[in-house]
Amino acid sequence: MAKRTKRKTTSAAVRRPGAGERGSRPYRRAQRDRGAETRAQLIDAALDVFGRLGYEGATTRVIAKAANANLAAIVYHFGGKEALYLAVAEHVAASIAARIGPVLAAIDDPAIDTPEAAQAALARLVDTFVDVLLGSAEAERWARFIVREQMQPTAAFDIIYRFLGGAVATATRLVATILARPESDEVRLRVFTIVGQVLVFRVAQALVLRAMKWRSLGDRERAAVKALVMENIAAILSGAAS
Amino acid sequence: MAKRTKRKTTSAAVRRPGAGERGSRPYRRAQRDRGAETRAQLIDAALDVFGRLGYEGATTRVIAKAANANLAAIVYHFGGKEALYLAVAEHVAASIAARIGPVLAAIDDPAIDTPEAAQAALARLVDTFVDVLLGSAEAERWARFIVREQMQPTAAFDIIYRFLGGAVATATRLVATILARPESDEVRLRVFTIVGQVLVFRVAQALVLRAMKWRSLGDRERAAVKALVMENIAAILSGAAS
DNA sequence: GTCTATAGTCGGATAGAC
DNA sequence: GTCTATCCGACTATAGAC
Repeated sequence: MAKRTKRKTTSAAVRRPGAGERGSRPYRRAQRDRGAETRAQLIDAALDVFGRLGYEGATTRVIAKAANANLAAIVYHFGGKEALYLAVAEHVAASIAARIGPVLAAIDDPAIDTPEAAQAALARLVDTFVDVLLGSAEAERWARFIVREQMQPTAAFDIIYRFLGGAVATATRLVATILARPESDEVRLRVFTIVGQVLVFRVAQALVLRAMKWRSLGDRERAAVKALVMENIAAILSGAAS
Repeated sequence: MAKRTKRKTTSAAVRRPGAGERGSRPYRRAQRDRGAETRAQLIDAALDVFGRLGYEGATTRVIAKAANANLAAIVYHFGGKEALYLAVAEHVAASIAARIGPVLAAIDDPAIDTPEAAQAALARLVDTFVDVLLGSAEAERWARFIVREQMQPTAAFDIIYRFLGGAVATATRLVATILARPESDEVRLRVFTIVGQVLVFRVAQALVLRAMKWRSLGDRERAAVKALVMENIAAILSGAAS
């Protein structure tokens, strides 16, 4: 992954000292939290810059500047550019899990075993999915980062897959319950076609906005997308059930 | 767009001399076509490298090496890195148009005015779309380049939109005919949800392959995707018609 | 038309002061 | 924990031989 550097580095070794190593010297609160703040700002800035320019296109100088941090802070807190990239992947996975995780957990309830209950649960999941993927300002940056990883996977994809894979598995169980048939490749494929109907509005956004003459994907546009996708899903699943 | 260079350059000025300027000196055939060959190889290599690394991440050295050409040839043939990028966009648009254009042209036939005829035409279009997007080895590189432009549009997006916009317009006419209703935002949105069902297998390919335990998107997998998407479309459009 | 050599700039990483 | 100064490799673009 590292291309321009031939020198041996400590690479992924995160050298941030644990809290216990700080010694017994008293710190004022603002002072004590500065490290954590810098770390968070670096991850935030890195998500943006890596997402826009890719791993190689991004420069640690730009990231540091955007984070209002010093260039050397990246090495200090993460160990280097590559380790920062992986930390961003962890952050993205955790952020999305925080938003969708609760809904997924509620859906994994074994009490959801009838097609009707499953259908309602799927509606909630799609609703959340649309809001998270198309609604939040952060989602744009998450999506850029993830799509890059999908088309050109690196070690960071494993980190992201830990969450995405679980989400797909849960959705597959749900669709299988709705169709009253065992999980299968066909059911899994159907899940992907549902995901695709939402994803297209993120991934082909420039095309969509121009063709629809929309200025942005605001509340109204998102509601239209949501209604249509829900309608499509109902048609697909009732068609497939028969 | 150019970030690292402060100096004024001739930029997009394509300095390639026209055929007439070649003078009266006789050239052997192999000699005379070398320029065109180099140009084609540069575009081909640039499509790959730009797609993988993005505009800024890509380096003219890597492109020149991959094209088996000299570094200076990029400046000679295209005028610089940015002009090469735009030339790649032209090439991508032309390549896709060459594959899908004939089908689109056949569909623009005013004789297709009944829902039945339109349905058959849509089936042909989807079939072609799946084959081009998921089937060809080149499509992977086209998709990488286009998706990058979608999420971070540059001047190259205008070039690509000239084709994509037309394709969307044709598909919208077709779906409107199937539904026996005028073209509208709703119809256009429906077109995008159809596109998304195919696109997801390109854009989230890493996730799909891992979740399906597929090694690659070969003939068999593509046939499964095609069958499912066709089925979904039939369900969606018959559901929407009622 | 293609090549080598080179100028000028910017990249990631580090050392050491504070 | 943060900062400045610095190393040195790699980048784009150019000039000029062939």
